[in-house]
Amino acid sequence: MKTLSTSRGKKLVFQPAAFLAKTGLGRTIADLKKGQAIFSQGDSANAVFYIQKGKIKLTVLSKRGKEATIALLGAGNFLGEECIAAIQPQRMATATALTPSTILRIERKEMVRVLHEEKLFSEIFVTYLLARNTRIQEDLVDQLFNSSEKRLARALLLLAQFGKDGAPETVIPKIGQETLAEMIGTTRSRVSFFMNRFRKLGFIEYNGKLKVHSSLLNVILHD
Amino acid sequence: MKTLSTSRGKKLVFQPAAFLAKTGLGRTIADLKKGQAIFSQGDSANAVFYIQKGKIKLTVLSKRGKEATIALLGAGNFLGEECIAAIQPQRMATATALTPSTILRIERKEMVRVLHEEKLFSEIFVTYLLARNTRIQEDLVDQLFNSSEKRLARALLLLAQFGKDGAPETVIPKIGQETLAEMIGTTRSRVSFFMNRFRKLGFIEYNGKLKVHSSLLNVILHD
DNA sequence: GACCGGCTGTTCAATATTGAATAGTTCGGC
DNA sequence: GCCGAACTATTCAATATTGAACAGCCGGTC
Repeated sequence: MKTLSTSRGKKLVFQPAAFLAKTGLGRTIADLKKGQAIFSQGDSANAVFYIQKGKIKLTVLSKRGKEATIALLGAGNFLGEECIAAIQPQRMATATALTPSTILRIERKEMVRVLHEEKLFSEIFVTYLLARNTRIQEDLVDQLFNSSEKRLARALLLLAQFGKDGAPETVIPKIGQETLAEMIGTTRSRVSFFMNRFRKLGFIEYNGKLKVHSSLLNVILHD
Repeated sequence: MKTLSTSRGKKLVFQPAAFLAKTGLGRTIADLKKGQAIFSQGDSANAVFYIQKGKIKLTVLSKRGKEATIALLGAGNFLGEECIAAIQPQRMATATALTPSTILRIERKEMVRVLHEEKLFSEIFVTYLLARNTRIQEDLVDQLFNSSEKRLARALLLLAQFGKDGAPETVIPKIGQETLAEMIGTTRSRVSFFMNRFRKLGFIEYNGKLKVHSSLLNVILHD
């Protein structure tokens, strides 16, 4: 049961090992409605979460009321893991369910205990952290290098893969321009502008639902 | 010897545990001159490094020849740790010594072994990864929210702390405008412009060497 | 069907940012 | 002291981005 596959070196998925699948001392399972909050920025933090089903959005609020979306996390990801090491743990972001979701709540002490006692779990967790690290770093590099047009293209392409493995042209569940803007660090009007541009160029389809073609890659690759 | 202090919840420093301080099977110590490369983006990766002394710069090269600096790492940090988990490990960034440095090279296999067999080390490493994660995430949020003026101010303030603990007004060793520009994702001319602005406002001193006053905080906090 | 709320398309002036060019400065070696 | 290399200051037109406003569109509900 130590299945630990890394598709394209990025997205990490594994069958939750036995110790994570079961509820018990210090672990409970919760079902979330769409839009429901798991924790909010500033809350004191004493539990880690593991996403079993659904998609979770992580957002940060700036001093001036702006919102930024730092990550969309799907099944197989952890959530709020920073509290494991911190002395006086505070949530640095707000976690909200984007779709109906099932999460496993693991109390901090329990998490520490399992990390100590279960070698396999510890190994998996380190692997997870490394993958997460790389992903955030890629996002940072993207911000440092690319214009908002390219960042939007990249975000859409990543969303299209989100949860899938094979299909190169995927329908994206439902994501507002506002959220997209928060993800790539720009304004909604800019997102609207580029979305229409992409549509006119035939890179995406975009009536009720959103469909991303692989030709959108051109935006990123060109020049 | 499990000292593991977290100053201000951000910077992580610990006395390298015994297993890291010694060279031996799969571990060697190297001394680096200023400017010397440790590895380059694209190299195949089969070792992790641990910085014992000095400062290391991590940079990424974009397709269009731009360079971005993702991190400055000091003593107590790891380097190139992504290769531990990856299937076909490639260095994603270039690591260069910014000052004369001493690093410990740990072969990947050895790193995996130690992580398996030494609970304490594994614990320390997880803590390290979590701290690193938070820091990168903060950098990302900074990019998403702030103008280049604020990003520069933040970068300078962080540099001023870099390695220190108490002193609120510190002299910064030596850092070119080019590097600063690469760190915050803007152009050198912009950095020059803001540096002079900060100087005129009395937030920094800036003749031969660079001195950051705590009043620079105003730039970040205001509005 | 009328109303509403939430999303989207579009416009526009005010700013911010780029990128390249030019000139000045500092520093170390010779 | 002279030279060159590397860094810094400054300018400027061309672009990109913001922020706010306004109108249209859709889906649901009463």
